[in-house]
Amino acid sequence: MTERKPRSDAVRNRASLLAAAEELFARSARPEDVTMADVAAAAGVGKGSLFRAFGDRTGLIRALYAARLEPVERAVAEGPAPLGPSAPPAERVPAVLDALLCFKLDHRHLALALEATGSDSPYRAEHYDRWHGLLRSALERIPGLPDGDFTAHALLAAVRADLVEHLVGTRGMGREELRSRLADFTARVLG
Amino acid sequence: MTERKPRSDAVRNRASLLAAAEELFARSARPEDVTMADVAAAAGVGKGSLFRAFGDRTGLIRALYAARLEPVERAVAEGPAPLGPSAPPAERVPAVLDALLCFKLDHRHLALALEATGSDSPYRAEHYDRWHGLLRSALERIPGLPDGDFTAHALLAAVRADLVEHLVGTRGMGREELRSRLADFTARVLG
DNA sequence: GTACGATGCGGACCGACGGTCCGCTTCAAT
DNA sequence: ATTGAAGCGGACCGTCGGTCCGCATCGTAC
Repeated sequence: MTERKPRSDAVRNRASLLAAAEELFARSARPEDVTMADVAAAAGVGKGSLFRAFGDRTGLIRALYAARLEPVERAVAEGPAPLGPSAPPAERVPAVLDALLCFKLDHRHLALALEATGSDSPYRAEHYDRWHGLLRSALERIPGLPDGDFTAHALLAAVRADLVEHLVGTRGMGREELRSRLADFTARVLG
Repeated sequence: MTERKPRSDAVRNRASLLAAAEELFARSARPEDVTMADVAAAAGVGKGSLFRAFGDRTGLIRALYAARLEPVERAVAEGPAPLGPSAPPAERVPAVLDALLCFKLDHRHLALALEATGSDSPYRAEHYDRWHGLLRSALERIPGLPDGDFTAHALLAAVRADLVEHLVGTRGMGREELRSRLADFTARVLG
């Protein structure tokens, strides 16, 4: 079909760009003052190649984010309990939320960069629908819990990147403390 | 002290600018494609006056938002139950959340514009701390509810403007339906 | 009504940024 | 070695938020 072997310098540049971008986002406090020109320069590559490789700013950040998120997604899709599909819903829901929270804690800058892209709300990202669908169906398998749809949205809202950043960054809440607060909250929602 | 009577044309322009801005934000689907020049032009005023009156884009949007939010804040601060301070906490919390949800429903564009200002997360807005403090102290007055702090954050996250926009705009959820879902969720959190 | 100083007006202007364009280089298939 | 295309890079463009400053307008004192 439309299969074309990519050129060697192209793949090398793509890798350099991803590495440079991650580095820069991790350093800078606010993601929006990492410019595309910065990324290209840090990777030792022209701006043209950057845009050719990723389309636009959103494409770059999405690629980075997806790469880092992939392990979590695999663990949820085919890993062992309590994250994997074999876990009973009442255990899986808190486990998934905790995993998501930990991911945001470990990759605050990326998650913030993704949400700060402007122009597309987090709810347009294809990831979001996956997480929401997963949580919804799990919640609906728990007896006595009506309204899995909105509950899933509300629970996901509790682990949004900017909230996490606010709690951990601006105020001094520690990682484990936040995890346990979220666990308490989730437990209360599950009844 | 440093009290200066403002000039009449200045107050007139300020009013025109606020009206024009509200109009434009209400019309446009995405707030970020209402430019400052657009606002100035629609108000029949120079860009210089716009920036002189509000400082910068964020200042304009904040002024608009604050003006529209003020009735809700007054109702909460000094109104009758269930919104006002005389209401018992277990009734006041859901009432406040419902009022906030209704506000976001009525002023989606403004709330979205405020959150989309980039550069400052919603958690830096001075409003947020007020709402959070109010909810927290109310929650802590309800016996058997530990952790009012995080709970308040999580509940507020459930009424964030972009989530509301996603539910009502992108998907077709109706106003009353959303209100009742939120009420259910809040009730479950309160136990 | 006139004169005058301060307040505010307005739009040309600026710097930065995301994104494009196109002549040139480099790759890899033959 | 040849060759055509895939990819490179950085000059360039349009737009936008924000500034600047000469000039008009307002309120006040007389």
